[in-house]
Amino acid sequence: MAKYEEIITILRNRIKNEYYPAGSLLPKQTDLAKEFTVSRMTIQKALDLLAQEGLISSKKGVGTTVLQHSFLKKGTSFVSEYPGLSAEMENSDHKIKSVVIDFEVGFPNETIQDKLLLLPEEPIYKIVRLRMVDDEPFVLEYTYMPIKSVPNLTKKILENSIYHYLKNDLKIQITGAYRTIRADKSTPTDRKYLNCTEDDPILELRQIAYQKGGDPIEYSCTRNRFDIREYSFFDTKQL
Amino acid sequence: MAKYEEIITILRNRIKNEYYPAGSLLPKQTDLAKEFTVSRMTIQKALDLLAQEGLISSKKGVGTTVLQHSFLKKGTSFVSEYPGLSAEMENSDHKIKSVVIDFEVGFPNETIQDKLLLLPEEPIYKIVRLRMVDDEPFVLEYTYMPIKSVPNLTKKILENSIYHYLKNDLKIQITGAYRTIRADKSTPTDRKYLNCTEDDPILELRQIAYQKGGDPIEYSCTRNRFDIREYSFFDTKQL
DNA sequence: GAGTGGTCTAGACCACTCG
DNA sequence: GAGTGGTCTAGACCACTCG
Repeated sequence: MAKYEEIITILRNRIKNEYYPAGSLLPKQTDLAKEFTVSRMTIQKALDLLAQEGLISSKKGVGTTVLQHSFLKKGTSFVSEYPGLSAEMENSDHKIKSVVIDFEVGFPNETIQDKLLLLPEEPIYKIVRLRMVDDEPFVLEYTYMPIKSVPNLTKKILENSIYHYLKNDLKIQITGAYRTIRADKSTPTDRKYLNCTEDDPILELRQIAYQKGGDPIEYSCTRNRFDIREYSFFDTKQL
Repeated sequence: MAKYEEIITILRNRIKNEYYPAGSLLPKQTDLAKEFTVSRMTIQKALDLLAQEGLISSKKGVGTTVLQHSFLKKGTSFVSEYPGLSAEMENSDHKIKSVVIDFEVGFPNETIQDKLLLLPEEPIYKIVRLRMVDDEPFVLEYTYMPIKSVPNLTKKILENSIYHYLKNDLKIQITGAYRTIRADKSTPTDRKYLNCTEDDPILELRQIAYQKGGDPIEYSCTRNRFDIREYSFFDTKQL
């Protein structure tokens, strides 16, 4: 583990434990550098990343402030969501189950070729799963993955977590994803599996996930019941 | 402008112009450092930020690859959305108009106090606007801002862009925002202004925007017609 | 003017990947 | 073993903020 990563962990805990209370200034960079016996550059790398998480904000000539977020104070579920449902629920008491509705192999159509940068002859998995939380239908998930990147996929794996298989068995790291969120009317298929009515909207997330090195590894479409799912994130942009 | 910022601009252009084609390796860091006559650390800062944009990906022992994104190749509207509607549409031919439906001053209720970290006696603006694009209703926007942070707001400003006023006149920089996206059924108010039917869903974005230093400056709720709006972003997370 | 963070340098060592 | 990126250092100079 890199020094800056250890420092991040320590500072994050100090903020969460209010050892550095919200609204207060952190010690100045040179003092932090002394405390952790590292150079100032290393402190800055740690602070930069904490700022990206939305925990702190630095201002030239002033110092580094601990941000006071109502969403941190409250028990708001800060769903950063994307490692997949299993990771999200990992530390909770909820019971997750995946029902495999469809699991096929085939050639990609034009859309999939385009999203996953495949040739028409490069076969893919087509997976449809219904993810259940505490035996209640939660989301309907359509997943497309190139066979060349994800060998030996089994129904067993699909019933648990694809992400665990990618990470732990195939040693594939996912570095980012391009995501699109929209609202939609429900289709008959949605209503059948998600147990919703005709005038219930659907919250849809489409994503292309990329592995380290840049190859797309997954294109998926997640259809959520509108009343039990929302997406939250902290966005740092200079405007 | 910092050196690393200039380098980012140059490299980004080279990638977009396919001087560095998708899938190819960038020159190694030491070569880039020579070319721009900077230290390797400065090159790394530039590359880090380009990786955050989703343009490149570095791998130890290998090099830095230009990612091939289908969403970059296509004319997909990469709506990074948050500077507000005006900024988003700035370089397009569309005609933006804001109709001020309501513009009031009052004390914050508990929700707003909580989101904007205000006392019950600290007055706020309550603004409801209908944003039109090419004379078609587009989104219905509810905005709450503390008066102490945003003095002298006028109807005139609301008819144009709040963000421009914050940035150019008040010199307030927005450094980040906490966002939540969900789907909802339409309300009578939605239907009245957005011209949608009862079974049309609504795509809702709620956000708390923070200014430099960490004070919340805006809480807003944006109700979008489901058929003309979606939110897209590139998310870099190590999983 | 004193104090802060932002940027930058010129090196160093290491871990990883590949043939 | 050769080549790559990741981390880290110990300094330096500057811009900004505040009283």
